[in-house]
Amino acid sequence: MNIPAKYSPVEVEKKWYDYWMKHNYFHSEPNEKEAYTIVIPPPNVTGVLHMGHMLNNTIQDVLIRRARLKGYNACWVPGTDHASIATEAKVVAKLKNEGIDKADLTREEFLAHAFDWKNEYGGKILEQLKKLGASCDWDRTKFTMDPEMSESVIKVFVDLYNKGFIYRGYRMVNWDPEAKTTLSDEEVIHEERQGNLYYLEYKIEGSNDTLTIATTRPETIFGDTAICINPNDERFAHLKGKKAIVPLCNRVIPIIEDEYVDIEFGTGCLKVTPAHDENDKNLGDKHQLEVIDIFNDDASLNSFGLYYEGKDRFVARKEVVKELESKGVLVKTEVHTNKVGTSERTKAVIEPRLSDQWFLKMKDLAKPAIDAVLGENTEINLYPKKFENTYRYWMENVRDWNISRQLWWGQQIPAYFYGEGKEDFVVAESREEAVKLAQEKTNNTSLLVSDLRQDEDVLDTWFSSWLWPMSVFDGIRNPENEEINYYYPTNDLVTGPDILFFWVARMIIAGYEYKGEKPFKNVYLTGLVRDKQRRKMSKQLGNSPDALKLIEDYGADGVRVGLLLSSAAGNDLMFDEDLCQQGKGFANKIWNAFRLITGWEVDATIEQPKAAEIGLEWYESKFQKALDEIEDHFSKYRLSDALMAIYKLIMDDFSSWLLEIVKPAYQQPIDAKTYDTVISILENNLKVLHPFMPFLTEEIWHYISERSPEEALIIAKYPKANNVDTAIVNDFKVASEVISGIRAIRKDKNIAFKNSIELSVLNNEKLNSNFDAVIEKLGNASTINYVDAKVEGALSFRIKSNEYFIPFGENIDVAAEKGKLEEELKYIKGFLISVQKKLSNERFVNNAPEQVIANERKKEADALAKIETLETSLKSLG
RNA sequence: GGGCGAUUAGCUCAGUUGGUUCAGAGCACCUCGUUUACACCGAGGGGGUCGGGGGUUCGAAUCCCUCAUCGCCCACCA
Repeated sequence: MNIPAKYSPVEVEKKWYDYWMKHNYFHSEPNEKEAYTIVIPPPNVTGVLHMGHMLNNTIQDVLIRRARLKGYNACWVPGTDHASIATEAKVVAKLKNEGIDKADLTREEFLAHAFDWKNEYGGKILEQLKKLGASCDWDRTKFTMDPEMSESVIKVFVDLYNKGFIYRGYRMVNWDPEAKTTLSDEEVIHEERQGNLYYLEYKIEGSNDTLTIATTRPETIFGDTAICINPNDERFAHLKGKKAIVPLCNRVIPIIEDEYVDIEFGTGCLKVTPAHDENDKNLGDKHQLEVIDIFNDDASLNSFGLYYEGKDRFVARKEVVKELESKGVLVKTEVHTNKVGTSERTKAVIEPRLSDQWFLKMKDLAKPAIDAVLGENTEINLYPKKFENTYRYWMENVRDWNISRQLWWGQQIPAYFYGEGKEDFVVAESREEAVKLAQEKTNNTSLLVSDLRQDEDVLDTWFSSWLWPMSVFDGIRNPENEEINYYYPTNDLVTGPDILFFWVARMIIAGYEYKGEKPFKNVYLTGLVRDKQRRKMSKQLGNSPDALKLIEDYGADGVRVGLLLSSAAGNDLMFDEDLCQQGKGFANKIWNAFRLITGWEVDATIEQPKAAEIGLEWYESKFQKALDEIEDHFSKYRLSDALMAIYKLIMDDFSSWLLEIVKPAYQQPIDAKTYDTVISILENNLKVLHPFMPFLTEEIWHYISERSPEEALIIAKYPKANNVDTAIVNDFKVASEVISGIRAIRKDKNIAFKNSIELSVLNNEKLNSNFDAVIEKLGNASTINYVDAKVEGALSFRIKSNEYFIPFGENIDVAAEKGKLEEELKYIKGFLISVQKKLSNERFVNNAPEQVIANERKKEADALAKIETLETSLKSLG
């Protein structure tokens, strides 16, 4: 067999991904095995792979591959999200580039363009995931606007409406003037911005009095319909019952009284603009004020803005301020920072706006979802746990969800109007159904389908993705079908904490409402990927590496390892390409270890050397110990710790120790028993490593021997857990320290490895000699003598109370040797003092548990013994 | 404004109920080394009064208080 000297990921990775696809290993069908399911957080259909996706999907792939090896029927469902606002914005921009204005298109024409776009560019990201090694069941790929997925969404809307959870309301909502749609509260990001507080002087009708009010939004004076003062405020007592005149538009408005006004803030008096502020709206309702909306849907002023009509709100603000100033209305301006709501998608400043929208009542629906995560019998675990607090706060204060969006890309709301009245509509899954309902409702059998006008709006994207874990298995339309019953609830959900409310919480709500059960057992919340300077990765900064380029440079395995090595759950990941380099180096290391082994010539007639025999025995235990640790880390979703445990197992225990122990002398053959055992050990290593480095491991797996498709590593059996022989692990630890001691002396005294040494042991600890053969081999010791007394004129080192001697009389620098011993003696004496101090403290002896005291006494005894050996050694040096 | 979390070696982070895995890991760093698997290497080594201050305790990285800095979430004060 010809094995390349260097591991080259590019061809290897393509080869094995194709192989896995060809043999359908990723595909899952319900069977008698236990299911292990993950649904992907569907990326935007027009998205491209970025570092966040890489991290996220690597974690999912590790989990799913591990489950597959452990014998579960592993199913990872991929798909994409239609992402209505983001995608519609992209399509609108693209059309604009081609000289087409969305406003000139019919809904059908626009959707045709959008689907063209989706078919051309959509799902690119899924192809990129394949490069990463993602073992998704591609046959199950879903898109949130697939006909059956949309059908599920509509069905749920109708159902929730019929149950009374969905209502239509004229409310103050968040208006995104750029996307020209409303947003849910969760889609609004509050940002601190520096602005001004403008003090404006209003005249009082029929008097020379004036009134100064403070506002951050002077352009909204056109919408003022009252001035509000606090009834307890003496300063304004004389104004009660009077009217004020709005500057510029000269509208006469009442002065109302309400304790809502904070006497301390600003001037203690407030202008009321019910159309453009939630609080003002409440005041307006309370005092029956007129509502004047002064904006168009792009947040330019309408005719109420007089000669500012058509100007953008921010432009108008500047100009209004200028005019007010010139007219002496502006008394003063103060710098003022306040929180401004911005659109999560478009970054536009949100305009509070009154309009008819659809809402979902959340309070009752949320109840089971609160208990599931925080109740006594926790059904869903969040990792890390700290997010439970955040979850609790949001859920307990959840507000009604605005689910309608003024867009075309998405599921159109199945509400059908038959008249002009606000209540003249019915909600139904189809037009035909709607007609029937409308006829019943109106008692008018002559009503026709053509008389119905469907609501123009679509549903919030999250109103479709909250069904994802069910709808991908058709669990909404056919709630008792075989697939949903088999795969649901899913096992793990891997996503970012930024969509904890948008998505995770709502999936839990939907799960309990429609399946009566949790949608997943564990939620792994990853951190954000940042750069070395802790900055978020973003397109604008240009600090985000090209994901595909990284895979090309370091191999998918290298990148996966790099990403996982330093990413504890929930912690942000400070990404550095050096990490990928480490991953690539690790791959190379394994490759070379394999090359070493495979290069050995096997001779069935030789006997197994002692060193190899005990070495292999030790490794088996060490491997088991590592297996336990890895299991424990996985159970706590500490993937980077699990990977690190494997890294150290292979790097240190396997490569540095075991292979050096069993390695035959140069150009000598190896015995068959050792060889076979090493191969089986290597295979177990590969199995444990496979979830993290699928390509490299599969490659080596097939180099080791010819394997049929049924024997591929991806579907192999995970190593069984056995008992750990702690004694042998501890014995080896001492042996390795002895070897290190020898190496240290060799280095210090410039004794080349090829020159063998003689080792003498003063075995005060009564250690067994099981590992002597190993010490001889790795220390290149010709013999190991057990002696009863100190060896004169020798270099020495100590492990516990054992003393080891390397006689090299003529080469010894006595003075230096003495210095070293004295140093060691000084340290151990200091240590002894601290221990004895503790033991002479009565309160310690009386209060500490026996075990602790016994330990301290042992420490004391060990130290005394060691001091004695050191002192005699010093004497012997003269 | 309210809440949550963090602060341990140059960097990224472990450290379960206070006491033998208690001061750790990986990387980086330093020294030496081409002993034929691997320089994408090997062997050896240095490095932290656990953010500051106070308290509880025989004993504190770990529990309590306080201050400082950073991060995140939530919130309608013009």
